[in-house]
Amino acid sequence: MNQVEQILPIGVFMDLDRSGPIPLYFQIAQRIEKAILSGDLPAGSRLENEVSLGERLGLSRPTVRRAIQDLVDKGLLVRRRGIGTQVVHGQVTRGVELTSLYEDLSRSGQKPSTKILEYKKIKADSKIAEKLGVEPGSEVLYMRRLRAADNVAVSIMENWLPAEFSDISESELNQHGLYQILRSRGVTIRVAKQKIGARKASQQESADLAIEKQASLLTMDRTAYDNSGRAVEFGHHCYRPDLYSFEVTLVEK
Amino acid sequence: MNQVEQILPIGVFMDLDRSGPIPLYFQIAQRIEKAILSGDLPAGSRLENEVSLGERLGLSRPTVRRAIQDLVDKGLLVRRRGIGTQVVHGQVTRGVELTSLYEDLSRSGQKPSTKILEYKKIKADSKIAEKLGVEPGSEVLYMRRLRAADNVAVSIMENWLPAEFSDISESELNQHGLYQILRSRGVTIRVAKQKIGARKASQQESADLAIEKQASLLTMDRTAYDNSGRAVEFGHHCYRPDLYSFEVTLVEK
DNA sequence: AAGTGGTCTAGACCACTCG
DNA sequence: GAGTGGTCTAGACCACTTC
Repeated sequence: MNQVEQILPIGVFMDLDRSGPIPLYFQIAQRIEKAILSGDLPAGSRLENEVSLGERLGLSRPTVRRAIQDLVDKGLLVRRRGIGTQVVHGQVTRGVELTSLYEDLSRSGQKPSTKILEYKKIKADSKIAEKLGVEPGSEVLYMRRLRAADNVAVSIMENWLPAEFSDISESELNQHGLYQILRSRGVTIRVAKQKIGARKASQQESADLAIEKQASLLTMDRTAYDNSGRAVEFGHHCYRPDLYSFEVTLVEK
Repeated sequence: MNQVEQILPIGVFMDLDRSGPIPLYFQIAQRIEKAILSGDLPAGSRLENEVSLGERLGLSRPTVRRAIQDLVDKGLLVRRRGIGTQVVHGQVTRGVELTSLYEDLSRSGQKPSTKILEYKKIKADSKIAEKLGVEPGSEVLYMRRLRAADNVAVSIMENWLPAEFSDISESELNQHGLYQILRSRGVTIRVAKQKIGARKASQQESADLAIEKQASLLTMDRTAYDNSGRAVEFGHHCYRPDLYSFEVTLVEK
């Protein structure tokens, strides 16, 4: 089998919308990604070079290049100078994105539900104040929630939010994920820093999650920032490791 | 305090090397990153706009823009159309990069050592064959190693490599990290897909790591691909969660 | 209206890999 | 030498935010 056979995608690029709000490079990237996922561009196959692809589509090279680069950054393509661009081997997996557990579960076809265990306004201790970038002792919203998928408890989530969000109500939290609520208020999470670890469950946690005592837990600490760079949320979450794990794709830059 | 005071970096950009092999956008990004880390550009401060920065430096806008974009992708800066570019709040943490545990430990000032527990050539079962993209039943190199930092066991690492690497010797593995060895052979890891989870330690693992029975372990499965998109390595690693954790920075694109 | 980042063009030269 | 991606230029127009 020719492992580097040259594949020339055809009129996969029909009907590009040059006037709409969707950037051209994004449309190109979408089509190529689709071709990879559908198997039209099999693993290891070579992609047409940037220049000729641009000419065929009537686009400038930087535009085509950006589309390809985005797919490289996603881990779908690999480029080598002097050689060309190839589809990476191995099945394509969606990596961790900036979504909450609630959305992860919804997307995978499970029915998420939330039970609020605690909900109160507290004074930030020094650790929380530092994470949120507020003054120690200032008021923050604290919540502790139990997240279930199809009525099986998956995660215990503790979250702290700056005072400006203290009007988020318990009833809202019962119906929607935290990130959904924030987004509906016009807050866009742009950057999140996560630390993933493991430890044994405490007695309380074992009871909440209905698992055996001393069970292993997958833990995540996360600080999320909005598009002005301000901390919006700090969370400490514990997951049942048999029901949840993190997938990450790393790309050398 | 003016949270969005406009900061104009000065001659931080002296002595740009326009003829050397280091790209200009990279040099610019380096200087700005340094200014952030050193506190010259404090959290929340605004960066000079792209156009005027380019003019002052005698660089085109796309070049300056790329430098800034790289820092946005790293989670150091945040941009808003019509507003400007700001330094993200919160202390800057280095995220997970494409390095091995060996390098992680070295960099943090610890002295890594490796003990080879098993080392043999085996026939790939269907799972390993799929991960490595080879035929089931074909020969692969298998190793099981214990990694210690300052003589304390941190991790048990199982790795499988395609036959072309079966000449990697035990003595090499005793002296260097796996990624170091691969790099010295001209293999560049370009993409890696990781799955991070947790579980209880087996009796054997408890003994190897010298931890209590039933302790929690942080686990990672990883498939790494080189710059031609071929799978180079599959690994299943277990870490002592009190000694190691993963840090990830996510950026909305 | 002024200022910002987001997109796009149409070229140029270079470094690297291969036959 | 031919083909590839990597870098860089010098503009252009647009969308969005703030005043």
